[in-house]
Amino acid sequence: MTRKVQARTLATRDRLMAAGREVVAAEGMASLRTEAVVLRAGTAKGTFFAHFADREHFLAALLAETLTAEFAGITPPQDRPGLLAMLGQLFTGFARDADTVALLARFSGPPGAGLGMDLMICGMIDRLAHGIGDMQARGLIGNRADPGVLAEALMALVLHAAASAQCPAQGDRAAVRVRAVGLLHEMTVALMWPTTGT
Amino acid sequence: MTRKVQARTLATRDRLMAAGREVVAAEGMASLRTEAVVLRAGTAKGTFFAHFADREHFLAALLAETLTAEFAGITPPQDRPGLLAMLGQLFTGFARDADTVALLARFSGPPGAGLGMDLMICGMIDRLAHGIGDMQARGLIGNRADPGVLAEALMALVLHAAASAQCPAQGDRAAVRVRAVGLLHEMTVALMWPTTGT
DNA sequence: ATAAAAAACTGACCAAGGTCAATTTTTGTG
DNA sequence: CACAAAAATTGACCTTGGTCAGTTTTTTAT
Repeated sequence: MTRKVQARTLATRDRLMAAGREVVAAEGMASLRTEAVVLRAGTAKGTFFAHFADREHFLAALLAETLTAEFAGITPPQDRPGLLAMLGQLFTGFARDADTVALLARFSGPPGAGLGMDLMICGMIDRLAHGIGDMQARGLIGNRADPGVLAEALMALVLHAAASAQCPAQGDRAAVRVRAVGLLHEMTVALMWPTTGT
Repeated sequence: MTRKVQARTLATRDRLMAAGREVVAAEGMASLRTEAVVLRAGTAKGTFFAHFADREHFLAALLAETLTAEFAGITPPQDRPGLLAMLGQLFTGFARDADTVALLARFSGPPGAGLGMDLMICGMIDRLAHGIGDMQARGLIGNRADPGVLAEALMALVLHAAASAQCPAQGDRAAVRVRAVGLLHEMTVALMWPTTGT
């Protein structure tokens, strides 16, 4: 028999998330200790792990929340510059820091694994697919491939670019970032544009 | 002053790697304990961490070794079927299990981070780029984009497909895998083929 | 050969993620 | 309301990745 979700459960979860946001804001994701979260939230450590499978899932939930809010205003692109702008916005959000990239790598792929993370990704793919479908109908881009397939491919390329931009090599961080963005641009053009042009 | 690398160092490292291979063969990567490796190798735990930054780097080194051997016979593809075959071979190696996918996600991106992993990936991208360059010269595929860029894009798509294939959702594993391969195929066609055809 | 410096190795120790039997709170039922 | 079952919570405890001051081995200089 299925029982209804207790209000207490949601309240506890919210307290943990709020505490997590505070801790992350204060000291970043990498150094977040579950102990610190639990102390702020006023719960026992066991409660934390009753709500989240492990520390990484908790961080993923926090990150999904942040990115969902950051991308809330994005609408399906209607032309080539709009498409590139949207990809750039996604890249900026994804490539924020090494922690973000690592969490995306772990939880972006498999739908259903990350709490909210998968929804955020799927939502972005949907908006991309919509825009691509519209642009195909108007002959602005090639229409030999399915919009959904192209959207998923673009998302994969954006995530790849974000990961590349976080290369820990001793090279200039900014230069690496510029290269990653340039590559993403070229890949997008090769994949989407039927003919040369902007 | 730079001193020469001691033979002892290499020997110890080899013992650790050999012990790691045995442990992985016996119980898999996910459940590998550094204690078990150290016991088999006959070293102290501190020695382990003097040779490898952490447990994950050690696993990445083991995986890189395995994949490098598995892909040793791959040569630059010379036609469309050859290209698809190579991508399929890479996919098979990458999508072996969830542990493999997780390690690839963590260490494939940033060159210089994973011991051997980055070399393996770069080597595959080089071979892809060579094949793509040849095929472009012979007019078998579109030549508007740089072979290196296309090769890196294809690698990103293969890694994405492998990650998708390891979806932990309760759906049929085989079905998920088939879908991932199909998507990869469509993406490759959209990215590489200038005109319709096989 | 001998001494000094650098590199490699050791294992006791620590930190923090994660577990679970026991306890408290809530919900559904007669 | 009373009672039983399920859900939520607790915190002592365990596991294991990772550290580091001290020791041993190797290299280099004189």
